[in-house]
Amino acid sequence: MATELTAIQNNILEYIVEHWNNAGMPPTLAEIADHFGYKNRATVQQHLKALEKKGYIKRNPKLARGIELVAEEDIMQVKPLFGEVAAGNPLAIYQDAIDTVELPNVVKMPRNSFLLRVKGDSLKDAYIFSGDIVIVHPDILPKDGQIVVAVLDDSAVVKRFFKKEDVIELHSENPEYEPIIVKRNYISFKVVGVVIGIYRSMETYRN
Amino acid sequence: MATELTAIQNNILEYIVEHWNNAGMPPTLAEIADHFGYKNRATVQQHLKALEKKGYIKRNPKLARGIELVAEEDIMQVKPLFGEVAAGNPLAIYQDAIDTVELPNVVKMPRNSFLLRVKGDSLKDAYIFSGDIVIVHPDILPKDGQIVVAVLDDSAVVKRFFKKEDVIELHSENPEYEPIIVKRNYISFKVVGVVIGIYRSMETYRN
DNA sequence: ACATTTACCATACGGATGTATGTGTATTAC
DNA sequence: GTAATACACATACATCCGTATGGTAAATGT
Repeated sequence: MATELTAIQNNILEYIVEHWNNAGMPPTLAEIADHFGYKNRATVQQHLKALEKKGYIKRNPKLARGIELVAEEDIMQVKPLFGEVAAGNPLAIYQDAIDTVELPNVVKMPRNSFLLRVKGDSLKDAYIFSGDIVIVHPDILPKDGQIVVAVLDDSAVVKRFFKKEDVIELHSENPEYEPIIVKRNYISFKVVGVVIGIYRSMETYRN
Repeated sequence: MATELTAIQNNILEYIVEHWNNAGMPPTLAEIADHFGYKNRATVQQHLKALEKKGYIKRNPKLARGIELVAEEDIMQVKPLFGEVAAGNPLAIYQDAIDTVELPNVVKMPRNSFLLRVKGDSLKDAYIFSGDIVIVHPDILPKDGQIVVAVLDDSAVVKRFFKKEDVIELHSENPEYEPIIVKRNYISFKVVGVVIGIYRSMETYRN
């Protein structure tokens, strides 16, 4: 049943997954044809028939956007990972993705949110461990006590956020680390986003 | 901008979210009309117009299934919670949902997967804590060492799975608890599913 | 009284969408 | 050689889908 796919069929399957992750819904035949430069939907239809025959997708006849994903693609979605952060020794957040993470499709990301991998144990008392993926939502004003990702002098930290009268304090959960205190409106400081959740995959053993 | 919704508008909005979570795509006007018994799509269209005017949805004109969710519904999805499990003292899994969980939309659930809330500290050495939500995927054959949810004599446990020659062993991570050993093909035993991930919300403080 | 809002229906139009059928070409298998 | 497969295009059709317009009824506000 697990017949091999041709290069084109593979590309189309990937596009379906990509479209589904980005737009939140499967593409139409016309959208697929557009993306690959086909002048005709019937061409796409043949490839979809092949994909269905080989068991990679299911189709709801007559229904708009009636493509359903089967197997792995239905379980995991690949999301870009934009960097690593630690609460003790700041690490970098990159403009481009440095890696990808397979998220179970139970996790739909809010628009504009992104992923960072935690390194180190400075947040272990907040039950966040090395290797965990944190989901960061920008465009949210942090409230006191929330865990935020902030950039300070070009390096990134994950800390608990507290706003005082004249300063902003970033606390580690781990008592080994001293709080970071920043003057308000300090130029090289910016809160990147609020950590709205963590995710940990169970696929492999943990060390 | 945050105008209040009428009861009907609220129902329709809820249905859109529900359909989007279940089918992986927004509903069409016809599907909404069907669900509420409307004989006409134009009725639905008026309600959608109202929802758009009040800022709860956005619409992609002329596009099939072009409804986009805004605000909270775009960030959080409500998923049913089917019970609670502990590794030490087994708890019940119910047929019906006992509660709901707001998951960030980063988490798309695999079809058929469901959520359970962990109670107790028997998995604390696996870095799973009381209150965490585990994502359980049925229809997967568990491999040695994976964390599974199993039903034994009508009560549910979360343990590490090991298949031996004649028996199946379920280990706790916490040394305080003895492993459970079950004969193969024991009638009242069944592996419900494999834990493919955990999720923890950062919305509130943790105690 | 009058206007406004909410709620539902009927009809109709144009374009989108999935599907079926046929034509043609290149590549591979035997 | 010939059959089978993969690949792309053209045409055509029924239905789906979003949209526009108009009508009816009830509730509410002024």
